[in-house]
Amino acid sequence: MSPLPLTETSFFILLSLAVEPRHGYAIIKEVESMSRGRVVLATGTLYTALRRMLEDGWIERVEEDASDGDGRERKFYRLTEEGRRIFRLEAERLKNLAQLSALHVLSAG
Amino acid sequence: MSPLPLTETSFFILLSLAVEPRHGYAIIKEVESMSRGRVVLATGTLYTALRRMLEDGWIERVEEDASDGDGRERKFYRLTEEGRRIFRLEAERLKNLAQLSALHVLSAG
DNA sequence: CTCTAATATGTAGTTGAACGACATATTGTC
DNA sequence: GACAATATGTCGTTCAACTACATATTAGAG
Repeated sequence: MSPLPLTETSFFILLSLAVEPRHGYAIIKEVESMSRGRVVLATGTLYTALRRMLEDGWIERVEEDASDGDGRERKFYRLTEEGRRIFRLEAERLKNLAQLSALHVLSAG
Repeated sequence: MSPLPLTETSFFILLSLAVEPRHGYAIIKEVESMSRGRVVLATGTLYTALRRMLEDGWIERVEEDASDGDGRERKFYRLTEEGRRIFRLEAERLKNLAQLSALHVLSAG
C-alpha cells in the first residue's frame, strides 16, 4: 500500500504545491523553473496526475478565492496533510538514495 | 533519448553492479540489503530489467570466470562504461532532487 | 535418506503511469 | 486581425513493474 517511490512527475507536483496552492498551468511552469528546464510536464501527464491525486486525497481543490478578476478558467489545488506526509517520506527516501549513490560514485572513481 | 530518470529498480541494479560484477540472484539479495529491506525485486522485474540493460549496452555478460566449482547455473554481469556514465548522471539528478526537497520540507514545517 | 528452504533463472499476462497528439476557449500584444 | 501565451482537458500508445507460474540444483534438518 506504500505509495513510494513517487514518479518524478508526482514528486514535482507535490513539491510545487508544498510552497503554495496553484492551478495546473502554473504547476507546469513552476516545475519547469525548479528543474531548470529539465522537466516539462505534458498536459496529459499533469491533468491525469492531478485527478489521481485528488482521488487518493493527496491534494484538494481550493474553492473560490477569486483573488483577482476572473474570466480565465483556473482551478487551484493545495496539499492535504496526507499529501504533505507523503512528500516528506519521498524527500527522506531521496536523501537516502543520494547518499548511497554518492558513496559508490566515489568508490568507482 | 535521455534515459533519466531511472526507475528505482534500474537504479539499484546499477548501484549493486557498480561495486562488483554479480549474478541475478545476488543482485536481488544485495539490493534488499542496501535498501535495508525496503526494496525486494521480484524475479520477473529483475530478469526483464537485465535483458533490457543488456540490449541497451548498460551492462554486459562476464564470460567464464568459473571462480569456484560450478554446478549451479549462474550468469554474471558487469557495468559497461555507458552504464557507469548513466549511473553517475542519475546520482547527480538524485542529489539535486534531495537538495530541492530538503529546502521545501523545511519551509513547510 | 527424505523433505524443505535457499539458491538460481526464466516466461506470461495484467496494471499503472507517462507521453504525444489532439481539442477547445480566453487574453494580451504586435 | 493574427498569433503567442494562458488554461483545461481526452484518447491511444508504450514501457516497466508486478503477480503468478514454471523449473532445476544444492545444503541442511530431522
